[in-house]
Amino acid sequence: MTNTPTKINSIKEIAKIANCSIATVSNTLNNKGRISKEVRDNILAICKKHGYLPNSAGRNLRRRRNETVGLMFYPSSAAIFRNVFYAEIMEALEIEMDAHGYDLLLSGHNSEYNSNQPPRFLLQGKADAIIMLGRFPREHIQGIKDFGTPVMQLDGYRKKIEVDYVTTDGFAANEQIVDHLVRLGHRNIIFMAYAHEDTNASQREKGFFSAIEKHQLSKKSCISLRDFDNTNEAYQSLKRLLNSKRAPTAIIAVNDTLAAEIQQALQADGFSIPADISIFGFNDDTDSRQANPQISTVRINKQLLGKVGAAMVIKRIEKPSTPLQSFSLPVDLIHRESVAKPPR
Amino acid sequence: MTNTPTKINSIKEIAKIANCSIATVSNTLNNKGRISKEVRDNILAICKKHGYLPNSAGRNLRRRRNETVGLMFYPSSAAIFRNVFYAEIMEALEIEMDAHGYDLLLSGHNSEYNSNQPPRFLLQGKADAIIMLGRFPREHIQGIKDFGTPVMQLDGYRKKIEVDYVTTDGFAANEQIVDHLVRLGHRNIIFMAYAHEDTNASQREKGFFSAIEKHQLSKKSCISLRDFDNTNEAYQSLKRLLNSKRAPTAIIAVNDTLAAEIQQALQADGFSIPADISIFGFNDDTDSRQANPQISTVRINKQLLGKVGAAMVIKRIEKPSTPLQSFSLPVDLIHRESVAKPPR
DNA sequence: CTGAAAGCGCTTACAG
DNA sequence: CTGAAAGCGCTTACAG
Repeated sequence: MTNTPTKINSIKEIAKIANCSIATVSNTLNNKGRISKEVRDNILAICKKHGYLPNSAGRNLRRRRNETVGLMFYPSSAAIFRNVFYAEIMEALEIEMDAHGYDLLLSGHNSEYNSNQPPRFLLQGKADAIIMLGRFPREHIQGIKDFGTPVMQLDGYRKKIEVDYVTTDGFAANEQIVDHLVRLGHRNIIFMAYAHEDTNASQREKGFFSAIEKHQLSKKSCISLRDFDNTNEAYQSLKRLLNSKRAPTAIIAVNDTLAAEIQQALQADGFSIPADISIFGFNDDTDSRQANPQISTVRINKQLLGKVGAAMVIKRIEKPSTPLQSFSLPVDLIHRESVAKPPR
Repeated sequence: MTNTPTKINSIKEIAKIANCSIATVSNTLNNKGRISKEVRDNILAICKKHGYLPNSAGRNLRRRRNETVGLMFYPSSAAIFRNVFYAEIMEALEIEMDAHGYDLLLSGHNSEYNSNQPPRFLLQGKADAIIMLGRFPREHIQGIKDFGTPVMQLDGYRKKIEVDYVTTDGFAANEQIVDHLVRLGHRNIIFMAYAHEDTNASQREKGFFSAIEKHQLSKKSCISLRDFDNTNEAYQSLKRLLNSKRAPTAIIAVNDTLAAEIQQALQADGFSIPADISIFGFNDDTDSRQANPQISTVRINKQLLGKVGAAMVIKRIEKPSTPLQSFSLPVDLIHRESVAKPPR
């Protein structure tokens, strides 16, 4: 390896070596003021040689900014990472933030017990903003927002809370799924989602109905089934429908887990997928890939989600007057074996 | 909710309200010097009322400490969190660090490409120490250590690199497993682990041999099978052994994943578990619980791992002269249906 | 028991 | 183009 030069940890030492003032070093490093090329190149070379980067505590104190953003999970990091989906978003976010010189602080804040209390590090002024990853109870979001720190919701959204957010376009996704199913000949299509409040699900429901209307399908046959809280109830509800005259030939599930469970239950009951019924999932999780047959689903661009989220929160920090920001990422349909023409 | 009092963000404002000097406020908050109870109570009440906590940039600059520790993953956070095991350790760690006023900074450092370069935030002096979670190539550990920042390995260990670490006691675990199997009557017991370098596996192997010796079992029958890099090779190797005179009646696998895969392969070949062969796993992962029959395994106390890790790294930060620290956590055997007496 | 002052490492008007 | 000086919010000897 190369001989590591002495470690330098203050601008003063650099100034001494470069034989100039600390102001000139600072200006050079921050691309400010007019510095002669000669002096500038010399300073840069010295900093590089010694691996010098301005001390963050000094710089932050003066600039009243931390280049650090808090990352919160709900209800806990372990719970959210059971879904690798979120770990991947976190990683994309982290890479993007790092590229802009920002770091991510984990929130050890246990949201379960202190719902609307900001985490300690916020009170200490350690973070310039908070990113809330996934779905949170609204009072938690409101609590942080009320504290005065910029808040961004990543892959989550709640009406009437004015914070920046980026989600995926579930509305368009469901429209496209219906379009696809109609093209295959389906006329009795249903959407299935858990009953509990969930803005993502609501958006997708709206997209579903919008497409149903566009294709002038019967609103009696094409319904949104949301009278259940768990898979068991979901299947009971579905079964009632299957025994009626308006039996669906295609199901759009709110996520891959539900899709996979419904598929299994149907198969156990003697239905053949996709010959009897087509099934669509959402998320491109392992659930849809491991199912047999593999389930068609919707892929979310996690890298892009992280990138856009990072850009949004940095913008908010560096230009606080920016009007409320929000973005809905386009998604991709993944076609697999769980979808076919309806039975004749 | 209560009327939130005006937000205060400097010790000066507190001093003004309390009608004393900032030195007195600081001393009170830090439990230093002699302050009259009266003044002290007043200051504390004011701070509490306004939710005041000393600004971390100011305090850190002065104390030359950050109350922040970097957390690194290898090869990436997404990769490591596929094993929920690590998310749980991270959470336990986070809670414990927070309880001591420390925060965790995610390392966006992509270890894959800059093996021995410290992450940017270290150069900026943002972190007081680095925790490396899981297994890392030794040059990565050495690279960070050489930079001069305290390093701790959590659930990992490499010989000849002098850093603090906490691991689980795989040696004792394997001793106990062998004890248990011998008690059931097994005499032909083998240990199976992947060939690649892995200190955890080596420790467990040593525990295995130690117990074999203690029980005076044949070293020809009780061997460590490590001539494979994947499950397929593992099973080929095992099969050769099963066809020999020294066929094992019990297998101790290096982890639950391998145990589950071996069990499936054996069953596919007509073996009955545990009637023909007993199997032990390690980690208490979902793999062992979802297997049929459920596989006996070893549970690691993740909360304790996080707690001990936090204590160690904080000690190192606050008292750098502390001699090298290391600790091996005791583990618990989880008995399930994959283990029984050997066939007669 | 309390406070005035120095200084941690920076950035930023400002003067020259 | 360059530098001297102020000040960000703290803590810590030190004086009284």
